[in-house]
Amino acid sequence: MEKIYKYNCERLRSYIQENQLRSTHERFVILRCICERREAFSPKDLCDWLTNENISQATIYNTLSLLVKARILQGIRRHPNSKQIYYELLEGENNHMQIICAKCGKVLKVKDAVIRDAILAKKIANFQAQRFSLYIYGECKVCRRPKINNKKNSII
Amino acid sequence: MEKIYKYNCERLRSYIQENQLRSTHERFVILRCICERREAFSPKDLCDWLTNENISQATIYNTLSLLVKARILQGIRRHPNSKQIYYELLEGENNHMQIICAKCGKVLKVKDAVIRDAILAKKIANFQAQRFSLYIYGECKVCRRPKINNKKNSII
DNA sequence: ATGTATGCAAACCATTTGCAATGAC
DNA sequence: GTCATTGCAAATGGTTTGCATACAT
Repeated sequence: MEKIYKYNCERLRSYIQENQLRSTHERFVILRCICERREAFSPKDLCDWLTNENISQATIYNTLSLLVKARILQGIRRHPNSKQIYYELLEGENNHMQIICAKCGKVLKVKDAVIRDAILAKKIANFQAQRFSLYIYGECKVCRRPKINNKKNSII
Repeated sequence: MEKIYKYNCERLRSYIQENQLRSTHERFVILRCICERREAFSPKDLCDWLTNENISQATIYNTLSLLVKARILQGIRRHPNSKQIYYELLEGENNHMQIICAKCGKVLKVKDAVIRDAILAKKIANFQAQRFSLYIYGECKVCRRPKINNKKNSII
């Protein structure tokens, strides 16, 4: 979606200006690519997507952490034990809620106001909750049916 | 606590028996060490604790994943972006709820029946929730007070 | 006796770093 | 012109692997 790029482009521009950084070609090419795909991705995915653009992986990693600092991206893991980190666009609020099939690893982002409010309302030991990441594990529709020959069992 | 070791020792023994594995000295030394410390630890921490025992790190890593499979330990990360994984004893239910100070990185395990029930009650797209990990970020008591000279700002 | 588990060191692989060259300001 | 940013390649560091040896069964 063109809209998403424009929106985040503007945010990146502001962030760069506010922090006296530089508007490089690479940064905007990377941001555009992420917004066009609009799906969670690993740094390696991004490298693959950008092979034609001749952007070094050092720059890709640098830009990713820049985009996280600018609150445009958020780093997630599909499974806490996985060594692979993924990034996704932050849209709207910064809370992060996803359900993960413990069998096939499929990930689904979800929203739930009841859960969100229950969490953010919590005040423990003078701790002020600001945002959260919630990973719910279970079994998805497909994996619950034993009919189909579903051999995949890698959680990660 | 001696009790905790005994309890988990028994669980490990059962797991080993059920899966036709072997009761090695190393596995029980490692488990005992973990139960005695009874705190979240990285594999590196464990290696340090066990230096006198002459257990190779390959064995330590193997045993850790064995203990996770046996549902005695659980892997967690203090921050999704951190590359360092930590393990902690699973006590009681398998849900995992912790609050993390975004400033100093302090971690506090918490329990909250309201939140737990809200999450486990959720049924989305035929997905059956089984367990969850919840990371709540915010600011702890100490960090909220700007009086003390608190320079620590590494999130991870 | 069998084959799982261990110890050692090397391999792996995602990520980071050092440094010279580039280019945004 | 200055200095942040890039590209390249090497380094890092947590984790895994291959293989010979040890040992639980």
